[in-house]
Amino acid sequence: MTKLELQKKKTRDREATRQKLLHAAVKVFATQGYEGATTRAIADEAGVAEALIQRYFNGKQGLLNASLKDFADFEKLSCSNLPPPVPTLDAEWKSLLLSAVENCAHNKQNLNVAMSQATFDRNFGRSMAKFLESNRAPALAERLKKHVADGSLPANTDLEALSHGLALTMLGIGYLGQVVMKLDPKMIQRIVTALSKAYSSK
Amino acid sequence: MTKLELQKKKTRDREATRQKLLHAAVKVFATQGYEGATTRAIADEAGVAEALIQRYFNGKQGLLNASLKDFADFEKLSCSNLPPPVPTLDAEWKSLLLSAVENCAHNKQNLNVAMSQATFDRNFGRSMAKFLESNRAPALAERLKKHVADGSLPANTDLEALSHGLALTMLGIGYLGQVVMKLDPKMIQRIVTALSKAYSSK
Amino acid sequence: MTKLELQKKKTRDREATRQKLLHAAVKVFATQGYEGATTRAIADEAGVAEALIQRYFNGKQGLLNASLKDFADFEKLSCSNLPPPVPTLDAEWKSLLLSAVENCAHNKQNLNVAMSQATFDRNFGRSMAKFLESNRAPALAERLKKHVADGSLPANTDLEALSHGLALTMLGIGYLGQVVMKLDPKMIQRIVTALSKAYSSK
Amino acid sequence: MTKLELQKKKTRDREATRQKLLHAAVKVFATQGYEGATTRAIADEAGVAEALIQRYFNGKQGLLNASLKDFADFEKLSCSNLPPPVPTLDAEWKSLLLSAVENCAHNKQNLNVAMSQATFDRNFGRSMAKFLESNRAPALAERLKKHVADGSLPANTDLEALSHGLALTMLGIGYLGQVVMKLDPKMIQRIVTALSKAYSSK
DNA sequence: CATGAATGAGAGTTCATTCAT
DNA sequence: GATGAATGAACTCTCATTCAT
Repeated sequence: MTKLELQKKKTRDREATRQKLLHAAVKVFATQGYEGATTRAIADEAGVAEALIQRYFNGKQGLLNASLKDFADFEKLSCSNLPPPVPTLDAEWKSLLLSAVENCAHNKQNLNVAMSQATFDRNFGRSMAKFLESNRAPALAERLKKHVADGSLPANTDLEALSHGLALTMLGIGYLGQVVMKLDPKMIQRIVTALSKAYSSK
Repeated sequence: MTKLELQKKKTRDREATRQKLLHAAVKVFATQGYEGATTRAIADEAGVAEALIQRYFNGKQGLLNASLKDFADFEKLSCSNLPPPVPTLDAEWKSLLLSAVENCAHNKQNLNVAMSQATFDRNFGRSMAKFLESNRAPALAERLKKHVADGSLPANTDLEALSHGLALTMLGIGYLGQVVMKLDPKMIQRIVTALSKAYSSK
Repeated sequence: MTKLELQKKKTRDREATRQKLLHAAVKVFATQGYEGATTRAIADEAGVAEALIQRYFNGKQGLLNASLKDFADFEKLSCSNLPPPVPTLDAEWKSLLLSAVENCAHNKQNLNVAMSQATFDRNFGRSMAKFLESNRAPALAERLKKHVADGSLPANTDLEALSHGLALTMLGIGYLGQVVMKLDPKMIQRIVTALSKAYSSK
Repeated sequence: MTKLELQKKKTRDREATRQKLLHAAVKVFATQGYEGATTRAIADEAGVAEALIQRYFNGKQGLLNASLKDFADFEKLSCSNLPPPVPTLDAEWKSLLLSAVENCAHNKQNLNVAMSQATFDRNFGRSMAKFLESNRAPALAERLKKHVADGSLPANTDLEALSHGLALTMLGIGYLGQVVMKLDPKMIQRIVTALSKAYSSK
């Protein structure tokens, strides 16, 4: 057994315990909501003592903040990890929608926590908007630029608005359709295809 | 005042109190969430005694159910109240998106309550999906049909999927963009315009 | 049964419940100290639900404040209820010490609460001093004045200081000796007599 | 360094740590009270790990016992360290009161801990009384004896009671007046002088 | 031996609900 | 029928103590 493995087996490992709590928190917040979640349930899920929530996160609210931070980090990452560019507009549109579907599925717990927070906390809603405006939309606009250049989109296209619209469509399908309403995955695929095709219709 | 009139007045008062509570509940549930809302806050908002929640709605949960019923009724109504048809596809698209923006703005409290419920209650999420599939999407498909007929949309268009996609886009912009993220109304307009245009680009 | 008696028997009587809690609190604070007392113990002692402490006193701290207010009221009263004046200095001294012993015995729970609070809360200690300076000592000085006039006390007696000293002696015997150390009542009497005599010795 | 020296050093360190904890405990108990003090606060004040309280004192209660022992030792010492005798009764009285003021000021933390303990622990209150009766009062009586002999005090003076009264007066001024109420030091001096003079008035 | 991670019991408080008036 | 006093369960958080390292 290597030293690293031994390290991993320690029963008193600050960071490991912190992570156990954080993951449990995201899971419980995602399914019960912040107010509906109890610290007891989170601690049980993590398999550690409830008191450690105070020790490591300064209470339930701190645990929520840490969860939201997690989400923000993931979102930032997903902006720089867009799928590779493709030549035609409808293929691009499809590829981006599909990656959103993928991302939302993968990150659905964090999404639930964040969206719920955005719903009930004015400030968080606004900071989510800011992120959309400063990060997500610009990254998408960058992708769509060349389709204006090659004439697939009109020269006077409002790229900023279009990329916002695309981002919201991504969330509409990936989050509302897939995560919240739990639409059949096949239907999700058909929706993505249908929308993409509609964009290339003459 | 006759005995009958007295009876009627009483009934009216009962109903008035019930409505006061229901409206207060929607407001408080919408801003605090179900778990975050207290029966005390709701009663205060309604200006009546807390105990009446038990009497009239059989408790907090009953009040939520009544609130959700309210939302469902509104949604059903909005399906039969779509804006008048317009000849071109992009105008149709724009008109539908705009009506969604309008609807969501008018109904944002109920939307918050319902979306939050859908997030944390598997069954409610599914019933929302069912409504989308059985009511909303068919109503939209009906609208798009003629644009297939006139060639604006390809003959092999998956109308069912496209109308689902449109419905989710409407929610993405009207609810997530407008209500949750509180995007600037001007930006919302630009988004609607940009998306609509993109769908008619050659 | 008179209406008043019926009133007293009400099982839901705001003021009566408040008083039950307040008395229980003084008793428990007096025997366990503020920190040592639990709201559960106080509620049990009062025979009512713990939650009423929040309702009526805004929490444990509020209950303490109410208890201290009780004490302050009693103290104010006791200043205006000094024993009747007597002609000789040693009789006066004895009478005042005896009344202090009596008062402290009667009010020992409140005294415990207040003294403990004074010990650990700088501000309360100071406000107790202020009370001594502004109320208690002046009241005693008033009593001693005539003994300066009749020559029992020297003309240049520092009456302000002497009355402070008397007040502290009263507390030393009545509170520390009697309440805290629980000296034998007979010994308390002997102490009072001995001290009084010493003041008239030639 | 020899093994023996190492051993000695270790012992010194052990003892030093114990003392650090003990002093920290007295300080924290004195300002927060026993129940209000947390082992964490004490350990922080001492600059050592919380767990050492268990090791060295067998828990928080043991730390309190050790603190009280400290106080008892000091008290015993102070009985044999009375100020030098003086010829006149009023000078004696003043000298003893002044020494009490001095002692209380020096020992105020221990006094706070002990008095608080006496207030809430019947047994400790009684053992304080026992100490008063067996040590403090006899020591004072010894001092006052000669003033009976020289006629400053009546022949039939109840010396035992008078010395008890003096001891309580000393605490009344030195502890209650000075430590608890934090009376102005100048006022304390005036009180001592006024009381002493009152004892020599004809 | 000292550390600090971990624990469990219990603290004060909140809240939906019940019930006497 | 409406009120608000009363309740008990459950919540978050604190703290003395235990124990692996």
